[in-house]
Amino acid sequence: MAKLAVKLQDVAKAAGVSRGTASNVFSRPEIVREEMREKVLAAAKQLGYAGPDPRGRMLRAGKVNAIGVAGAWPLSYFFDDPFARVVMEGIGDVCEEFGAGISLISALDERQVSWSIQSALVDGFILFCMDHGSHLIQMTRERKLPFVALDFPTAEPDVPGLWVDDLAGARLAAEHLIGLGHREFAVLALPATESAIGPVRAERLLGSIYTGTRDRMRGYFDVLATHGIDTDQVPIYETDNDEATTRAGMDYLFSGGRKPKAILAMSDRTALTAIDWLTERGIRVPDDVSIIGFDGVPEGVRSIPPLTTIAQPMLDMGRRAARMILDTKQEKTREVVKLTLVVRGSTARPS
Amino acid sequence: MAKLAVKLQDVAKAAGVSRGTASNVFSRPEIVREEMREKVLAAAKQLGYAGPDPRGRMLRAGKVNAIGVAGAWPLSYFFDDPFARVVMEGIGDVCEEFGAGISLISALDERQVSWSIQSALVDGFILFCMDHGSHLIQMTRERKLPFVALDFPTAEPDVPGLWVDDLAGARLAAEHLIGLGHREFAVLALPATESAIGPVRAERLLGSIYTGTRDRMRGYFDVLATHGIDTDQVPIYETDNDEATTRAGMDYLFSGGRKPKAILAMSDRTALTAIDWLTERGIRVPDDVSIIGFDGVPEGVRSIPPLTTIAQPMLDMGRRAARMILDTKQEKTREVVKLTLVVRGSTARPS
DNA sequence: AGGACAAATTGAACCGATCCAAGAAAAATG
DNA sequence: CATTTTTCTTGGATCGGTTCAATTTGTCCT
Repeated sequence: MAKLAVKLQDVAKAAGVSRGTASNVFSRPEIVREEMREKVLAAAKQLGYAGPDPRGRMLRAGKVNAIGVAGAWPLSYFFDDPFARVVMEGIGDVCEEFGAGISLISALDERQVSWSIQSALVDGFILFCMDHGSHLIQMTRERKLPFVALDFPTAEPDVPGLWVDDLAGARLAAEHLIGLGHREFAVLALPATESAIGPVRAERLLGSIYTGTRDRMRGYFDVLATHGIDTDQVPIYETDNDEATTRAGMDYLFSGGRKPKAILAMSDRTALTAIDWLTERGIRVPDDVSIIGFDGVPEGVRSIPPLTTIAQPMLDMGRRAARMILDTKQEKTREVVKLTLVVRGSTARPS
Repeated sequence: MAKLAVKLQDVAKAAGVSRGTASNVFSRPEIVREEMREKVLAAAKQLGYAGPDPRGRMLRAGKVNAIGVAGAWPLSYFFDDPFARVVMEGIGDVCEEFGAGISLISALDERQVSWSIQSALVDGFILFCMDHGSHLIQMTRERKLPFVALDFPTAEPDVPGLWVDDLAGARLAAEHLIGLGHREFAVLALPATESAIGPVRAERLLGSIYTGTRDRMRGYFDVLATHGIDTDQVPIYETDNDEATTRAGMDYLFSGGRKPKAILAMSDRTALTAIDWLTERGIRVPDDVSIIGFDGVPEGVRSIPPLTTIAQPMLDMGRRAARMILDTKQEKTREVVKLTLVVRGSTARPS
């Protein structure tokens, strides 16, 4: 069961040839005479040689043929989070095309991050930042391998990356509802700081450390204000983007005397939970209340009703990021990707 | 932008120390005198040394600290398929615990497989076989690294692996429906060969090359026959485990004069599609028709109605497989894992 | 047979580090 | 001050291959 330590050297000796020839037998068989080749192959078989060890080959070649994907979350998130999953699919497509592998890296705590990043056997990194990532970026830069940041709209201008235009996206969402004739809004927000605190005022979100939260908030209220809505009267509930806090948020938003007829949710996850909450209480979506999400998660297609949302081109983002790393000809740049309004069944004119 | 070729050697020279000392500065800083250490660190910084290259370290150490997960499907499947995803979460948990990375390997076509398997930089493999995998196993064995096969109930006794008891699981499903009083069955089957062909007789499935298909079929009919049901009269439709063929199957099953009141679906995926199909036609589940799935996919919890199913302990399987590879103390064995009946809302007494 | 040219083989250098026995320097002891 | 310890440092060996210039072998032609 223990791994046999048969190496190329041994095979060569057994076959009575030089190491160089033995190497050629495996990596460029066409240049060695058939007779020799067979002798070496026979020796290899007899010794139980498993073929050239990729470690040695790789050290020489300098290429690993794999790309590392790091995110500041547990590994399981890659398979669990709808956003991450679709991006990963895109990355997978391109890796396949280039014959490269994917290494998943968890960058949860700082200590571990720096170690994982420093010791990952990859040719480049895709960083899933989601805002918290400046430390991640710092570490990665020190590794001196190509990398691309995803969704990290950092101020540093020399970080190659891809991110979405949250501001424009949020505007799209608000304009859609306004266009339908809505006037009574509520916002289900993402956290402004480490963890959410419940009912809040817009100012808190506008000053958020997370650009996503900040820009989406701004986009919403810009549009509402432009259309003469008193944004001070629009209730906002800050969620942790999970089911529990979203439900608490819905309890809050619908507890007052004036109930909203249009909900701007900063994520599909909260939007979908909100739909569940409403449906359970017999409030019809979109007849009684319209909801628009944000992200364009696949679940939104199959929900009842299907979710109207602002879609991020996740698959495409994954593909582009992977290309930036694998396609060496391609330049690594900072690109802003456009969000699109996807109208499905969760929004309608107010009754 | 090009990677600087600064190596330990250069740093050592610049700092005026030996390579050995320079190495120690990075990997065992405590054994080198502070003065030296600073000198080396300064030189490293000045030269822009990115720290010890993991490739060199790894070659020496002989360990890569990563585990390869290979499946006979596109990489995107890892993030798309509900079953694979949950197993991956389990694998991820354990990898995190051991500080190991995950490398995803696509083993789609033969040529590519052998290359990927042979050149993957990993300490061991988890093979997602799903029946097609004997070639995959062969290749992996040649690599002489530890590996575990998942769901590959191969006859070869010396392949360490984990697989489910499909036969017992299928019995559980059939017994559940019989227990509720059902007598009018239909089966939504998985493919018996490369691709499904529509309405079939049990014999075809019982002779399937896929043990999953075969054993599930056998489990169902064993129980039905035991309870005096004429299995020849039970319609069976072979699907490709996707939406299109499942819908075609439903069309078929409900086109005849005698409509089934209980559906045995060999996968949750088909079961969920079947529920959609029925609901769209105003046929109530479970009031008019009961459905039981197979797999225990997460989506089943949130479907309407929630899906009664035979659950595979996917998370646990992933965890155990990963442990077999990473925990060197642990023996690699062949283990059969138990399936459990999870009763949710898609089954009820016949009306 | 001799010479020219092509094809196959060799052996050393290299990829980038870690490890370890042995030697050197510093500190402690008599 | 000489001697013994203790603490660092050194250089060579090693991990497992690939590559390439130089050399050997083989083929072909006259």
